[in-house]
Amino acid sequence: MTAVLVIEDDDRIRLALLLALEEEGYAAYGAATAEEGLRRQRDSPADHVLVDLMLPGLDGFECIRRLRRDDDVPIVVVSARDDTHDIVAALEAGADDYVVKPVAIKELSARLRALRRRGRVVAAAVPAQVFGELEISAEAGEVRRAGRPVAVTRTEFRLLCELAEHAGRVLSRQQLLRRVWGYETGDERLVDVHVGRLRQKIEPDPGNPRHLVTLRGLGYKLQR
Amino acid sequence: MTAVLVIEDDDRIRLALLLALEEEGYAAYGAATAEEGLRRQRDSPADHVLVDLMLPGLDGFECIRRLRRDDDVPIVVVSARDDTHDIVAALEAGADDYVVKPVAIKELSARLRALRRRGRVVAAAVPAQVFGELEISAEAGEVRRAGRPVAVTRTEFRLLCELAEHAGRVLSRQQLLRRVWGYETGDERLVDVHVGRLRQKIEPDPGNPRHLVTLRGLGYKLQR
DNA sequence: CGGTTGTATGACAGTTCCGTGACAAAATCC
DNA sequence: GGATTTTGTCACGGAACTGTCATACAACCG
Repeated sequence: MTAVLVIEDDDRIRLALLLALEEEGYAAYGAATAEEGLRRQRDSPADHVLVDLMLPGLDGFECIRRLRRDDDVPIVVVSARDDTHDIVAALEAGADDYVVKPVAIKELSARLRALRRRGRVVAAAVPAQVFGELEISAEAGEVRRAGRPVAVTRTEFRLLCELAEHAGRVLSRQQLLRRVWGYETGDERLVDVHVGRLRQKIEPDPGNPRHLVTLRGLGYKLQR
Repeated sequence: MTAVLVIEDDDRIRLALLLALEEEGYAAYGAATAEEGLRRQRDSPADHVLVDLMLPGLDGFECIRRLRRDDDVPIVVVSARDDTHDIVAALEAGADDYVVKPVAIKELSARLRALRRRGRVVAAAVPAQVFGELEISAEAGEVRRAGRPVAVTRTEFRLLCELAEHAGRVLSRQQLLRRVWGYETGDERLVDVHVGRLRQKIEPDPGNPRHLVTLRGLGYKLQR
């Protein structure tokens, strides 16, 4: 169950939001002040936080900054003010989205889903990734196993980076052909061959791969 | 330099957006149709894509779906229509944000920054559906029982996903044949066999299934 | 309770899918 | 320009998977 914390001082709006969110299948709970919201989020973190900008005491911007300091939780501002300065300031403070009241609950729900999806995306520009005794440094263009450099070719390296970028997720041979080779179509066996060669270099026992595994009928994935 | 692709058929709006984005320090370039945009993104991927919904030929929704199929690039819809249905549909199709024209360039820029920041969050946890001690992760192409990976075949996996997608509801053998195998008609015993094999793997006591249960005369369902 | 219908399961053969070694073309190095 | 490395193609063998069938079992019904 996805939990949502709503920080909003207006009782009626807060309650309406909570009800609507519960209707959508979220576990929703509220806080009337920034201080209370921060405390609740610290004690039992929600998966999303909705926050109003105009709050008594600590204002919404400061609330966002403090939430963001502790946490990567997706923050959505729900504000009555449709003003570029507010929007920019809120996003700069660390919010992920900004919607204007009154907001359709379906839209809000869709935006929360989009944020969750986005949150899963692994960044391309991670300096070095570690998979057990395997290290991949995209910037240095280098692969190490147990601290020792491994000589991989350019194609193998690109393939490995592509898999590392989506670590834990299956990539089909088609996707790999497109992303690594730029082929729109082509012989999928090509992928097999390069995966095989890569395994010879990075897996201690290439016959029983531990990181670069095959998912029969689906494709390959790199796992920790 | 951050590159942005703008897919928008109205020349004046597109040029205005491109100029404004360049002013903000982006490398911006445009496409007047979805087809052209998809091609450009495939040939030389941008870091962000802005897309209008009303495009000649292939419409914006389809364009989003195709972009998303190949790529994790952040997609922002820039549309003249402020309509909940459009917003929800666009986000469901795979967009990450939706802004209404006319849009302040500062806001757009702030939203792009927010998306980049969000994208950097490394997601260790691949999302999974949970049924008691059973976990199903479509992205990882993996099924776990009590935390331990279970090897299932592609057909079994598809079958399980289909049942999970309609968790708690009965699916008839006909429906499963159609959805999992794509058969319009066929021997319903086939479903039994695969359900049986799946039970051997995911149920602690396959003789007394707790999650993947039979509803005599109706079909099968997956329950928590 | 016996008949009927619906479901579970083991065996099996045909098929699909994957890993690998060999080899030639292409690229790179020196 | 020749040697070396890298890349892509091919073919083969083996492993894994799929669908069919037969049989046994369980649930339902009058």
